Amino acid sequence: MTKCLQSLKHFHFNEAEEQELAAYAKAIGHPARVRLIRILAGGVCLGSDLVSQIGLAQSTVSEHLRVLKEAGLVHAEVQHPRTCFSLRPEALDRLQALLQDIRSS
Amino acid sequence: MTKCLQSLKHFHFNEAEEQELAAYAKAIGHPARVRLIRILAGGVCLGSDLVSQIGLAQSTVSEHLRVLKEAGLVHAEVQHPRTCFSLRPEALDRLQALLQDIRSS
DNA sequence: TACCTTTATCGTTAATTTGCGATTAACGAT
DNA sequence: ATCGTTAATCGCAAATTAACGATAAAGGTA
Repeated sequence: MTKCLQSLKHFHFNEAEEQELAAYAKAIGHPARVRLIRILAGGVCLGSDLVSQIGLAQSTVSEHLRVLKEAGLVHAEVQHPRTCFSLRPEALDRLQALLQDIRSS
Repeated sequence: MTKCLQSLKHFHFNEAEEQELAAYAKAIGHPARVRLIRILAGGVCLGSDLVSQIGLAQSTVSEHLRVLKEAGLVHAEVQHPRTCFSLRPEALDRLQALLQDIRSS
């Protein structure tokens, strides 16, 4: 058991990246949103299909999708009256990289 | 734009794993907890050192540590009157594996 | 123009989270 | 037995999140 004396200054993992990682994690931190990501990992999907697979109210699913969009994890392309949702793999790449970095910072 | 018709049944990523991933992500989903993980990635640490590095009240830091412990991400070993906190790398391994799996489920 | 379908937004309620100061608990040392 | 130190817990207030039903918006179609 050694005391923790090291300053964090010389680590390259900075505060902005901490917040970035926290924001991604927060968005994923709900079972319904994990489920949505999982479904979208299988391919693009219309909102109505997501609603029927999730088993929550349409407004609730829409809100979860909004959170995922805001975090940059999901993309939405409207084609009235429908919207086509898809995963943004770059965001998951980035999340995985941040998660890897934090372990060796 | 294809419709989303596939059933989720034949994916090996099940509901328990969804909740497991969500729980890990939720625990990490706060900047202060990311910071704690980051500090602990540099080595074990006493609670008082964590408090002084975080810049939040002792009770607040203690609560964040409780969340991380409950999620299995952090381990605490009491040696009165101090407690020595450490990261549980297996938990991060598991999280990274779940994150990888969800993309190909 | 008047529908129809689909998604987003609003309004509300309940539950959870965050943060703090104050207190308690635990124990080693005096 | 008392004191000192450290971490956990309590009690509370404020903020945020989650969920829903109802409504609005946005276009296509009849």
